[in-house]
Amino acid sequence: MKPDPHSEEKEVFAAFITRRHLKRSGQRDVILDTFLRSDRHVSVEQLLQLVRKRRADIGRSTVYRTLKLLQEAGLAQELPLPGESQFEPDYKRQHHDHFVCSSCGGISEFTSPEIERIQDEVAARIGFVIQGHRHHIYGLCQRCAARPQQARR
Amino acid sequence: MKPDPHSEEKEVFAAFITRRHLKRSGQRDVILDTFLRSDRHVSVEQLLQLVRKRRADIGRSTVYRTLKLLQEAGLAQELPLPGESQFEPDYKRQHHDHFVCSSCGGISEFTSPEIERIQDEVAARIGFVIQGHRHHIYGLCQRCAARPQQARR
DNA sequence: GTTCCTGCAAATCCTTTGCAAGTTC
DNA sequence: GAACTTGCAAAGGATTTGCAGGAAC
Repeated sequence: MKPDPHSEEKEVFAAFITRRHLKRSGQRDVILDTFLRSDRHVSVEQLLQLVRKRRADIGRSTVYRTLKLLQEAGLAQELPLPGESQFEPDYKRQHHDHFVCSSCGGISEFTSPEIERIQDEVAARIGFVIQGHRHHIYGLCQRCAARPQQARR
Repeated sequence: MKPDPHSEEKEVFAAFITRRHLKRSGQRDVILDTFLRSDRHVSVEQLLQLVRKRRADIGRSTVYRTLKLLQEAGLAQELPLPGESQFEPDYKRQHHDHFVCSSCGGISEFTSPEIERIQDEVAARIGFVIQGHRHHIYGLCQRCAARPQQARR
């Protein structure tokens, strides 16, 4: 049997739980595992559906509450989008930016050490202490751009 | 008396109104003018308060509706933030990015032609058609970083 | 046994919408 | 006068919270 590719994140979460004098629970385990296995970007609703495939009795509030803990533990990052927020795993991930297709809603990522370098320089110049960043480029992905006349959402 | 520094935006809006067979109104004039004079970034609530100083009878819905029109006219851009969105004037503004202080909530901007260039390159490579972008860097502004022990919101 | 968690329902916050009355063209 | 706007109140959708029962320590 394969080693768990997310054991490191799980240890981080366990340590966080201990540090904060919180308690483990079956629900939190399932939510964290599902979140880590999910395809990079999920809304609360999507995550809830995925989680319920494994444990149908998990409530929506628990997903919200767990996601909040994961953010505090440094394991998840919120991407505020008009309408509903999305969340993505955030542990030891390298700097990356997002292309958001305004037609199909798809998100793809790209990385740029250069952009990161520039950010750091500018921040240093104005004495700003960077904690995180969100870079969203809106437009049409290749596929949607190819069929321009079709209705877009 | 000084010339209106925002006459160009106002003409753009007038043309938009005509093109769409909409109608002018005192409320829209006040909201647009207030928005353009505002300090770069306002939430709906802030804008509503500013607007009401000039005409106390303007309703919240009208601000929402007008802001939507301004976006369609290319005069305003929405910045989705956790909680409530902010809006900023967007007419002929050069590419810019935002530093958002997570302590005091202040936003400052910076521009980087280099970042813009990189974005364009990557987009071209994957066939993505850029329509807009939002770049937010979260952290502590110089002032807030200087008093680290104080409670942060 | 105490403290923390959970699901549910109710509450809240931000935003949109239906509608009758008022404006603009 | 027809078509568009407005403010209000109600409706919506996402997220949070109060609470009684259940689980973890």
